[in-house]
Amino acid sequence: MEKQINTRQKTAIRDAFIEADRPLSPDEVLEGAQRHHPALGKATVYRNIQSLVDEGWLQAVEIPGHSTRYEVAGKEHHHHFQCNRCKKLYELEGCIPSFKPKLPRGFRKTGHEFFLYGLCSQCNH
Amino acid sequence: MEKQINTRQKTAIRDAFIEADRPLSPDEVLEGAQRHHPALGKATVYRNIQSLVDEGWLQAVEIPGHSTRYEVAGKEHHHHFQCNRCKKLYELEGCIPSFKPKLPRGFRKTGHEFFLYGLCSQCNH
DNA sequence: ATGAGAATGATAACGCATTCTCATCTATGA
DNA sequence: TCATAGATGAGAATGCGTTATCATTCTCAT
Repeated sequence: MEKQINTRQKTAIRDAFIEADRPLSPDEVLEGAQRHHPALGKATVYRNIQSLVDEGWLQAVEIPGHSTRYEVAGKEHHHHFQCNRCKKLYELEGCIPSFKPKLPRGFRKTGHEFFLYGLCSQCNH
Repeated sequence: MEKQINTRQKTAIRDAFIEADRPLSPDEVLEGAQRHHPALGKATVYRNIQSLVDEGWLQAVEIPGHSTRYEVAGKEHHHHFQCNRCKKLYELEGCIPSFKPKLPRGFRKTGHEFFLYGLCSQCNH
């Protein structure tokens, strides 16, 4: 038999990402996808996240001090905002216009990451 | 008896930071401090890092995808460069002049972090 | 409907960074 | 010099995120 590409569980996991519209941790995926498929197990979440990364539908987002989150791949270059209170990660539009940091002699830059911190709309009132 | 503030081990650990002049992981501290005090154990490294953080001499630096590093506290606002190959973290001078990212409605910004990636002088040739 | 292959879910196991345990060593005041 | 509280070092133990195991369930071509 061929590899199954659309089980109920995998669909529930994809829907969780689409509905959240922000990068999710495996636990957040579990919580979100269980609203569609309550019996979902965390091993299946990890397996399907890996599968979706392999397919190119998801990509990993590493952030300081917390475990890896995953977001739908293929978006334009962007950065992230993390809420200090609820720790949820959000996508930000755009990037720094033209930033030329002074590098030590002999260093070569290949990329950058940028994070904003603060309070999200739910936690800021 | 009072708390001992200057054991051979703690001095070796402080010296490791001063000599490296960049943020260090506990393992890097162990390696660097063992050049001064070969019998140094890793538990002592962890204990003294914590002690130096409590004293305000060190501060934690969290970075994406790697364990926490520590740097000498009290420096001016700055950011970091991580080498893609050797994974060493370096300090960069200065910051982004004036960056006003577009935040979603209701969000409030309290801080930011910035990371450059590339190759350090030892790995770039 | 059947059966082979694939996916699932519960749980055990893993890797890793970090912390704890405890016997030993060290530094300082008496 | 001695006594004592603190610090150390080796290794065990912990916590957490992730992966492996394996019996069961599901899917789909026949």
